[in-house]
Amino acid sequence: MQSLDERLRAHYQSLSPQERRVADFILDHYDDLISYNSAELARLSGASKPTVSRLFKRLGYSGYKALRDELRALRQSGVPLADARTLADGDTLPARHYQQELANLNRCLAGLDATRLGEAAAALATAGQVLIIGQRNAYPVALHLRQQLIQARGRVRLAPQPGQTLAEELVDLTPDDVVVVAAFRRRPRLMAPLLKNLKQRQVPVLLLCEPEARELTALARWPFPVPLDSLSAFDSYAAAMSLASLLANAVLHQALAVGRRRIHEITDLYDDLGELEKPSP
Amino acid sequence: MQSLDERLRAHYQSLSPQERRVADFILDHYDDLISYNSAELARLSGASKPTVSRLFKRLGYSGYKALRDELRALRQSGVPLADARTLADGDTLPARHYQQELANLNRCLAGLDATRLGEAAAALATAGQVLIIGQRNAYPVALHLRQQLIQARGRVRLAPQPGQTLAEELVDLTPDDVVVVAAFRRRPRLMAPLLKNLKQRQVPVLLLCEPEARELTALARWPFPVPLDSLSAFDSYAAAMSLASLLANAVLHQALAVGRRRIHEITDLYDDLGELEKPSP
DNA sequence: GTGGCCGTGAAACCTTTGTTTCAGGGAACC
DNA sequence: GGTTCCCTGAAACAAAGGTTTCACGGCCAC
Repeated sequence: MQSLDERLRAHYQSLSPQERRVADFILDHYDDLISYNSAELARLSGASKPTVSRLFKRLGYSGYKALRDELRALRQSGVPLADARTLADGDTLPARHYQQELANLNRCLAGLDATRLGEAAAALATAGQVLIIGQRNAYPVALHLRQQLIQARGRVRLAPQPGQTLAEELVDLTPDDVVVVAAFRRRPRLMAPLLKNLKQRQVPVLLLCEPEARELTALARWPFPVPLDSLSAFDSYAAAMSLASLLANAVLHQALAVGRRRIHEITDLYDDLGELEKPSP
Repeated sequence: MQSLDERLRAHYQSLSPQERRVADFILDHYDDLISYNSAELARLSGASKPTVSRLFKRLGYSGYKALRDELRALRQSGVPLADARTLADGDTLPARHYQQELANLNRCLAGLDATRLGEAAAALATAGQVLIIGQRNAYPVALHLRQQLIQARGRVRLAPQPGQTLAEELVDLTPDDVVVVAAFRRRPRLMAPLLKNLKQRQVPVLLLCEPEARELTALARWPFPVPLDSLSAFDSYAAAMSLASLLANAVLHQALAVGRRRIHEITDLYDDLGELEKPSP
């Protein structure tokens, strides 16, 4: 007696295109499957009711009801769906790594109150320009944040550009702008002077750095401590990326809330993202 | 607009005996409610279908369907998970974002068994050369992974380099090498052909992509599904970075375990990292 | 082109679910 | 006892859900 996902994987290769479509939908919504009936499944996956019916026959079920019964039995016999039990007990490398990441994320996001985040997001949304500074190991995070932010608002620059010195990039900053500084462990030494300079010129700074760097957090308008701890030599930037995503999404919604100006562009963005999500027809 | 349990409690006193029986059953099986339909509810609670129907009318629902919709919406927007206690009570943006990240991380790392990870890490450690491919939104992840891996072993290239086509970078690959492909949602279309080509030439591929991209996972030697789901338009690459860190650390330890050759370099690395950790005296 | 094969959904079909109607019956009050 | 009230489920009904049939169309082979 196999379970649904086993059967799906076993038969996946031999399924027809539409059946595969349904199978994909099921695998993508496995946890919620119990709440759908066959007709909804057809509607949501974009296939017809007959196709859904045939799929389950092909997988070896007598009918949709048999599947429901299986799912329910599975659910009641305590399958841990989306929580940590699957990993918590093990002492494998992935399990311990997972534990560490949970701790990092918690520390990063628990110390974060919504109003401070909102304030920073509002500033990012309304700033004249946004300059993101990230060097060495912070560079991928900075790059990523820029990729996201540039879609929520215009005029987001990344510094230093190759062939430019940082100083050149900073000259035209005003208190109406916002600078995002990503500076994690093993950062260049010029970070502290840089922050001091910006502070003196009253350019507001959003700072991402590890929580231990207290000499920097004092120098920024909105410091966001990001724990990087990992089990071994190499730090994990998961929490940093998580925060980047949170920020970008918050800015997007601020932009929606604040100005009507970019709404068209933003709805375009949504369409665009939706469209691109299924790249191959 | 109230939720079901609020309504139940508010009306409980004024319910008739049979209705109360149904209400009790609902409150006892609240989490599983979504999987029952109205007829089952009647059977299991020991009332008749009309009684169930009347109960929901009395609670202010237009019909059973309205209730289903409410339950489903509730389920999708933030199920309180097990270990979220520090944040779970709030319904702020950071709290919900945190919940989503937990789910992503769990899904990313729960499907990961230590042996498969070990195999991939061993291959990365012993490969003749490692080529990392990541474009667009995968580029920051690829860049980060390269920064980490290059410290655990030599000959880790990133492609495509500016001004180079991908084809040029691929010509000299052999089955002794390993290619890491990072290709997330909205990836370039050439990814599938690329993977096919590498497979045909028996170059082993470690693939990072979102779990929905089943057309790609079938083409890689070691597929690692990485969920990117976030609350809003922009994906979160936290799990991707987490996996990168895990991989890099695993490779480092493989390198330590496998060959004595690089041990000096690696202890140097450790010293180096330790030294740099406190940059200012 | 012709024939065969297969995937597909419209439509027809039974089945089950969900709601409404209605008659029985118990309790309370006159 | 009679009246009224309301709870209750059987039965009838309407409305979905689920399955089967069938014709269309694309595809490959010959």
